[in-house]
Amino acid sequence: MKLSAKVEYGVRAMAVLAIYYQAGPLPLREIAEQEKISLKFLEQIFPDLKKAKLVESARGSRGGYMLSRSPAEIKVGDIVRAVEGPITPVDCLSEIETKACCDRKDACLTRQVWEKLRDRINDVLDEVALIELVDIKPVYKSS
Amino acid sequence: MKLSAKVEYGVRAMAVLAIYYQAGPLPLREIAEQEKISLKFLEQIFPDLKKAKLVESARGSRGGYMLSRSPAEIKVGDIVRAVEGPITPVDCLSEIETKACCDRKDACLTRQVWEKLRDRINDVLDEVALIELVDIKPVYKSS
DNA sequence: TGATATCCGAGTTGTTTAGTCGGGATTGAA
DNA sequence: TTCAATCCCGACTAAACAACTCGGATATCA
Repeated sequence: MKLSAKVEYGVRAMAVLAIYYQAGPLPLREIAEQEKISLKFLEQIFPDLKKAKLVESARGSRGGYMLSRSPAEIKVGDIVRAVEGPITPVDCLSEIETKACCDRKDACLTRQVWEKLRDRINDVLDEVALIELVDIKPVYKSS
Repeated sequence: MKLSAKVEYGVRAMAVLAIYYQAGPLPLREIAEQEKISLKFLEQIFPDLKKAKLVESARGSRGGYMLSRSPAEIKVGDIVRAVEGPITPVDCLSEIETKACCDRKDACLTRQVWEKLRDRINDVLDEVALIELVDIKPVYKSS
């Protein structure tokens, strides 16, 4: 029942981006230094965040990443699912819903617990927005 | 965010034991056949359940395992924690509470989310008792 | 043109998982 | 007393996964 380092770093990186919200693109090198995370590892995480439309990127010099929505609108759950894929406590739940995963004729007795667990995990992760992780006021562009 | 196969099998095995509650010791071979789980793998799981005092064992011929409490008193959370250890979504939470896990001076901003997550996972797993997984009535000893 | 970025895919190293295997100790029954 | 069933114990292993690392291609701005 563990989250990966990718998720942990992803959330921390997004928290940094939240602080610099609306201050233009922030390069990963900056985040890597601040959070003591390998730059190359961050480079591996951010394509997932971009695919999920949580961040936008600017290439080339003076490029970087920025949040595509306000930190109040991005939930921790969004980040977790973007980086790790959908929450599935047991493999059984990742299959097509209608299909019986267990080949026993009766419905899997334990399945209901794992479904409930999955839903509750998603709930609690969706309760917390990025802005709540950064108690200090965001830094806006000076101009 | 996955549970191990050990946990999944552990819960299923305990559900079988719940059905045969108070019907004397049930050998693992029986559970293995019913649930299509490797006997040797089950033998690896049950010492954990015993250590957590969820089951009692009877050795030798006609031996086996039985629940040490009623299926209403055993929660899924008990089984999960017995087999997998305490729930820790990130390693940070497994350290001694008082010690600052991150070496940054300010408290880890994301920690609060993971604590909340951990607590909620424990909550939901402790809401479901073993008896709720076996909708059919338990089989009591005939005598 | 050159420095700085994102982007892309492959390689590496260590850990964990999901078992298997072989045998020892204990007990109930024939 | 012997036998078979059972729990018990520790080591082993193959495959998957995690957490990076590495080398470079591509885009952009000054």
